[in-house]
Amino acid sequence: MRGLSIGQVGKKAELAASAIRYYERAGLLPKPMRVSGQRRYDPEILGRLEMIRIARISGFTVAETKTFLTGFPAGTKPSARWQALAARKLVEIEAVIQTARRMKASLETRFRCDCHEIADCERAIAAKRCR
Amino acid sequence: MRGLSIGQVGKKAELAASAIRYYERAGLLPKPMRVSGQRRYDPEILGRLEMIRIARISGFTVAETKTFLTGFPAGTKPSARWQALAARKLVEIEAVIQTARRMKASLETRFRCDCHEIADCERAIAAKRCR
DNA sequence: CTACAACTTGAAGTGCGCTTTAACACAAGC
DNA sequence: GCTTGTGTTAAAGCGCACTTCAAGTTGTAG
Repeated sequence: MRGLSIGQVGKKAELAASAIRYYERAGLLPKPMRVSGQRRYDPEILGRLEMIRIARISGFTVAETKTFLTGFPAGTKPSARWQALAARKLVEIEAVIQTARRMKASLETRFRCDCHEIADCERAIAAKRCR
Repeated sequence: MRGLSIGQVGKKAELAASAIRYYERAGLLPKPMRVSGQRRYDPEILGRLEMIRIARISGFTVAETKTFLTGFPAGTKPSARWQALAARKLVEIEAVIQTARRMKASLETRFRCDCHEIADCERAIAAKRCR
């Protein structure tokens, strides 16, 4: 068989065929050739899928990943694309970390009161005596 | 007017009326009394809503918050409820932090290559020369 | 030839935490 | 009495990243 079927690509890339079709629809993948209606991929597709995987585990959405792959003027180096998008994403990720840290601190310190019932806490909180 | 309307509670608690109704449907709030069909709240509801807010900003889902409020045997102290749920939630939050840190590291280190085009990276990645 | 696996499509489903909409009832102010 | 604001409900919508479904086609092994 000339070229890889979607199932074969899925196995090699550890992706569901449905996810590959989804990426194609989302504009992350070039339209592959077809043999009697079925997609046939050049092995190079695996490099593209790996780039997508890297973008995704780096926190980029599918839309942002599309921007990385196809949203810059031709000739813009991958490193420059990445840098541009990563700078903004870093801010978001830092915020996520901050939020998670606040959650952690809250989980560790709240409701160390001696209230016997939820209703007691409700009253105490209103009076700012619980936390 | 005897008791607070949903709008008045919303303002004090900085919550949309729709969110209060949603919490009620989700079982986080007791059914309030009604005056000609409309909800009338005892001011104590504000304590309950504050507890909910604390649970939510601590990372608990609405369902978990319901468990905290109503899912333990009567007589289980709030502190014990919190401790039980927080222990599990902490594991999740730590995982979130780890994931975010990995994203951050990835954002800062990937695609520092000299490839001129995405297609170059695709090939280089397949050969494990980009990262 | 037959069976079965793997492929195709568009549409709908999933989970979460609300918000929005539609269509209606009621209350307060003038 | 009328307008305006606030309340009521059930049901649907949103954003995200896929997955699942239904109904049909094609490829391959025996």
